[in-house]
Amino acid sequence: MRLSQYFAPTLREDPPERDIPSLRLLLKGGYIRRIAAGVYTFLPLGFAVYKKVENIVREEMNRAGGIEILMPALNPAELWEESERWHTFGPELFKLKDRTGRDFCLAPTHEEVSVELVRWAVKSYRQLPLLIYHIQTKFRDEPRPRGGLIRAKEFVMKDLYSFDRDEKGLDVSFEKMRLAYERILKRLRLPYLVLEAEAGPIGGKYTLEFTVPTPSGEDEVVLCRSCGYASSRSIAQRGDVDVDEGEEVPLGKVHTPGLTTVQEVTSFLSVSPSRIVKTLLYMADGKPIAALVRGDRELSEGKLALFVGAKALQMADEETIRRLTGAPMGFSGPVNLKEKVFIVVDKEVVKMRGVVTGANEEDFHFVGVVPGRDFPISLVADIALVNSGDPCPKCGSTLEIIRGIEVGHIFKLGTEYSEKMGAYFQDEDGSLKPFVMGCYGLGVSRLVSASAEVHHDEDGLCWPPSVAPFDLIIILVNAQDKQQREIAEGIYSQLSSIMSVLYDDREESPGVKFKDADLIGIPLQVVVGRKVKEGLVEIRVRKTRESKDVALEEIEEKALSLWEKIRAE
RNA sequence: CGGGGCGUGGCUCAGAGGUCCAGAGCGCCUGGUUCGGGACCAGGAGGUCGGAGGUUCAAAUCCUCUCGCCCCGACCA
Repeated sequence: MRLSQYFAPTLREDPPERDIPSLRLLLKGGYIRRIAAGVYTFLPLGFAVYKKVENIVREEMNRAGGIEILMPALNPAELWEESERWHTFGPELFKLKDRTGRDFCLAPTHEEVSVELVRWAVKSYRQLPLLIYHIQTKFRDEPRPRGGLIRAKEFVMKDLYSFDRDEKGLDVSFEKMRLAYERILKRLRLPYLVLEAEAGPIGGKYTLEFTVPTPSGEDEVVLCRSCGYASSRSIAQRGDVDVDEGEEVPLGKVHTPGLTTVQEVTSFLSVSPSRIVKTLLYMADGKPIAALVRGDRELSEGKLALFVGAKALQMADEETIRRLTGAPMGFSGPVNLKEKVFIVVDKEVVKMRGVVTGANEEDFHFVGVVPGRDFPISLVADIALVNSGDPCPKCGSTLEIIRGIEVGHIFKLGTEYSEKMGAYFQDEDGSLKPFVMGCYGLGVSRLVSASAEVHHDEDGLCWPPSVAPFDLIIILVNAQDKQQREIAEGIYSQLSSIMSVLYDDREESPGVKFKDADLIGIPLQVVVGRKVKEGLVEIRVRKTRESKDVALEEIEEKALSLWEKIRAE
C-alpha cells in the first residue's frame, strides 16, 4: 500500500487525553477516531490491527471446536423477559422500541439468543456438546466510558456459548476455552494473569478472568509474587493476620455527639482506627444483614455476597438503617439491633476484644464490645477487602495490588439459563435435562487497546508482528530524488510479494516520515535514502532500534530473516 | 449518579466587557527553495467563540439554563 493513497490521518500534536498511553497513541497514530463518548471509528490502520486480532481469536475458537455463527445485536424484549434480565440487567441495557411500540434491546451479551437457538435446534444428547460463538458488536450503556476502546459503549466481543449434557462435559468445554484463551494471549504477545473473579450480572458458579497487567488498567488485581496467587481484588482472600486482640473489659457507652465517621470517633476517643469496628448494613435479597469489618479496612461487597449467597446485595438506605438500628446513619452497631439481622463478622474482627462500635443510638458509641459476648455472630468470614501488604492466603507472604485490563472472562453457568428459558434435551435414558452451559467472553476491540498499552514506547506504538497493521514500512527519504524513488519503487514491488508493505512515497520532509513511521509502529522499517548512491539501504527494527545497512540485492533475504527473528520473539 | 475541569478555524491553545475583540502555532491551498529525525520564504482560504435565554449603549468575555467532552469516585464481562 502506498501511503500517499492510503488514509492514515496522523496527528502532530498530542490529543488532550494523555492519561492512557494506548488511547493517546491510537488517536495520534490515526488508528481510531472518537465520535461520541465511548464510541469509536476504526480507521484503516486500526481496522487492520483489529482484523488481525479478530482472526487470531477466530482461529483459536475454531481450533477448540467452536462453530461460528452471527447473532443479531437487536434483540426482542420477550427473550430477555424469559431470562428475567430485561429487568435485572440494569440501566446498562440499551432499550428501544420499534415503530409499532414493540420493545427491543441492543444486546450486551448473547446468552438469551444462543439458548433460544439451541433449544430449537438441539433435542438429543447425541448432538452435544455444542460450542457456538460469534464475533460481534455489543452495546452497553456504560455510566462512564473510559480509556477509548478499553471501556466503550459499543465494542466488539467474541462470545462463545457451550452446551453440554452434564457438569463433566461442562468442565471439558471450560478447560478447552481456558487453553484457547491462553493460546490467544500468547499469540498476541500479551502478558496475562488468570484470576478468580466474581460473576457479575452474567451469573454463574465459577469464573476465571483473563487480565493483562498494566498500570493504566482499571481493574485491581491482588497478586502474590512468591506463589503466584492472583485474584480480582473484589474477591481476593487474605491469610490470617496477627491482630491486637485487646482485653476483655465490660461494655460501656460513651457520648459521641455528631461523630459519625471512623476518623471522628477514633480521634475523639484517642484510639486507633484498627480498634473500632464498622457495622455496614445491607439488604441481601430483601433480608437485612450487618457486615462487621475493622475500622481501617474496607468491606468487600463481592466477598460478602459470596458468603451469604446473595444475588442482589444493596447497601441499606437511611430509612432502613433507622428501622434496624433506631438511630441515624453513623451510629450503627451490632449490639441491640431492633430487628433480627444476620450478622457477618470479618475473621479478623472475631478475634478482637473490647472494641468500639456504634451504639444504635444517636450520638452514642459502645466501648469494650466483645464479639459473641455482646452480640450474636451469625457467620464468620473473610469479608474485608485485601490491602497491599496483607498476607497471601496460600503461602503467607506479602500480597501486592497491581492494575490490569480485563480482556476475557469465562463462566461456568450451569443450568440457570436453560431452566429459565425452557431449554431441554433428551438424554440417553430418555429423560429431559436442561443444557449445562458455559459462556466465554473475550473483548476483541479491547484487546487492540490492551496491545497498544503493552507495546509502545515514548515515540509511538511497537506492534508485535502478529497484530501489526503491516509487516514492513518503506521510507522514501527524498521523494524528489530520482534514484531514491526508483529504488524504493523496486523494493516496494519486490517485498510486496512476500510480506505486507506500507510504502511511504509521500512528498514530505524526512523528519515527518521518520516520526510517522515510529508513531505508527510497523515492526520493520526500510529506509531508502542517500546511501543508495553506494547501493545500500537501511533496515531497522522498530522496537529495538537495531539498524543495518544492507546491499540492495540482499534486501529481500534480510527482510525475511529479520521478520522470522522478531516473529519468534 | 456525586465531585472537579474544559468547550474559540481541521488540530493544540491564547484572549476575561469596548479601541490591535476575533488571534497564534501547527495543518490546509498556491508559488518557490530544501531533502536522514515533525524544513524555509512569500501569498492565501478557513471561525455567527457549543447552544438558548438574559444583563448592558456594547458580550468569547458577566448571569441563568442547557448540551457535549475529559478526569476522580460510585457502578461495571
